[in-house]
Amino acid sequence: MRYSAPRGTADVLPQDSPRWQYIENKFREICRLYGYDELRTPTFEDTELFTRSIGQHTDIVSKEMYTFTDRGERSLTLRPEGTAPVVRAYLQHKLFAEMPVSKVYYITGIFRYERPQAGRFREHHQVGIEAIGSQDPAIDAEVITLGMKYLGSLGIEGLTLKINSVGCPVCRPAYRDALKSAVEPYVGELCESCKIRYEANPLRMLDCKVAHCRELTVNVPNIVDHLCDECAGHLKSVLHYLDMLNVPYTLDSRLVRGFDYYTKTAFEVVSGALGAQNAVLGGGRYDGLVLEMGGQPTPAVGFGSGIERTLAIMEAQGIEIPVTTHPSVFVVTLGDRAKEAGIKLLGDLRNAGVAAEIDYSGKSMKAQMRSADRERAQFAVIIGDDELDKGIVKARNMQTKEETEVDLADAVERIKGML
RNA sequence: GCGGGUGUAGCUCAGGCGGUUAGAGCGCCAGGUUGUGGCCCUGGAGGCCGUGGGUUCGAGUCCCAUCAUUCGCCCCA
Repeated sequence: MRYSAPRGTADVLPQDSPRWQYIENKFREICRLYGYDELRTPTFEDTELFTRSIGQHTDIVSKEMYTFTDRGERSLTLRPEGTAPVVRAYLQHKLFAEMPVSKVYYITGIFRYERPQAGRFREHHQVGIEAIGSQDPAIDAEVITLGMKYLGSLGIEGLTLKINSVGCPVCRPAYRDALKSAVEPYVGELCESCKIRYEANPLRMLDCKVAHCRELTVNVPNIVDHLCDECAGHLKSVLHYLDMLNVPYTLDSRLVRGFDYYTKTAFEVVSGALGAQNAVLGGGRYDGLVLEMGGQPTPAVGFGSGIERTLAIMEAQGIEIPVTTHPSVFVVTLGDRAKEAGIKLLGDLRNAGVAAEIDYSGKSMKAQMRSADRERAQFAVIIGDDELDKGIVKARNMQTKEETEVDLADAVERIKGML
């Protein structure tokens, strides 16, 4: 064991990849249903794309990006989040000219230089969607609903959808000031992190997990009461649509998200089945981002959801996935002549669309049968000298133990008929 | 970037105060009729005891470092 995968990364082994495929397939299915098409962007982008969009003073930009210089002296960065590349592609290819609203999804790796712990890695994978071009609160509801339906389709239970509005450039500054004034008398009692937040990003004090900080801020002004008319109306409509679509939620006025570009709707889906990192899906509206990145003012909303965390919940809840990787037929041969015939039959079966396997390690018949059993083949097709002389093969049903002799000449059709 | 736990077989883990050839279960391989799987029985392979230093007559066991992993903080999915 000389080499191992880099810290915070993991292999998805053959025994686990069906789970990943299951999740990805469910997600694609839901996206198709809701009219979202896949958009694939490069694994790395110009560094500036992320520093401008995510915000210079966020944790991601200040200490978590995988940034490198290529041989042409360009500064590039491995994608640390999914939204900025989508917006870049949207602008670069002028997708706004094709349809009033661009609805896209992605399934991709995300890279952040973090200290690994439960549910947190240096490379993780997200499924996500972005709807760019509409300010209609109904599309916020659509995005959220799609996310909940997706997680629900996996059989996950016990999820809580938390939703809030973080305001907009019109009302947020005033709220920020009101918040700071209210907290001012107690600044000295706040935890060290919150003292920094008080100056740098006051809203983040609201979701501090330190009990004393929560007590100090319990009677602080509520952001929902300080929204401008537009933001308040937007939030109200989003909640209305969610009610209408039967999507349960919890209004959480302390929910704040880390990226600078969020406006109005912010939401997060948390699960009690996870550890400290309990958010499995998170997103919101980012009406200022397209403009910030050089486009026309364009409203947008989206979410990202971690595949590893989703898998962790499914495992914690004992959710099984349908297994489809079993071969239909395991070809068992005895002797050199039979091996010839077996390889030929194996090829014919596969050409006819029948999943078929054979042993390549020269095992005894008993061991070949064991392999057939272990791989859960429906039939073991046995070929030996006796059968060859009679021009037949034996098809053994592994469950009923019933053995049927079939002519070698039309074996493929006969076996197909038995499956 | 900061704090705590843990590194022994493919996997899950035992290995009282340092003491000879490091164990178990599961898994794997092979036998139990020279042509038949699951259950059972028997046998076998497989370990630089994470790595590097140190203490000691002697280290899987004690000390230091390092790497990995794990649980937290920060932040996020």
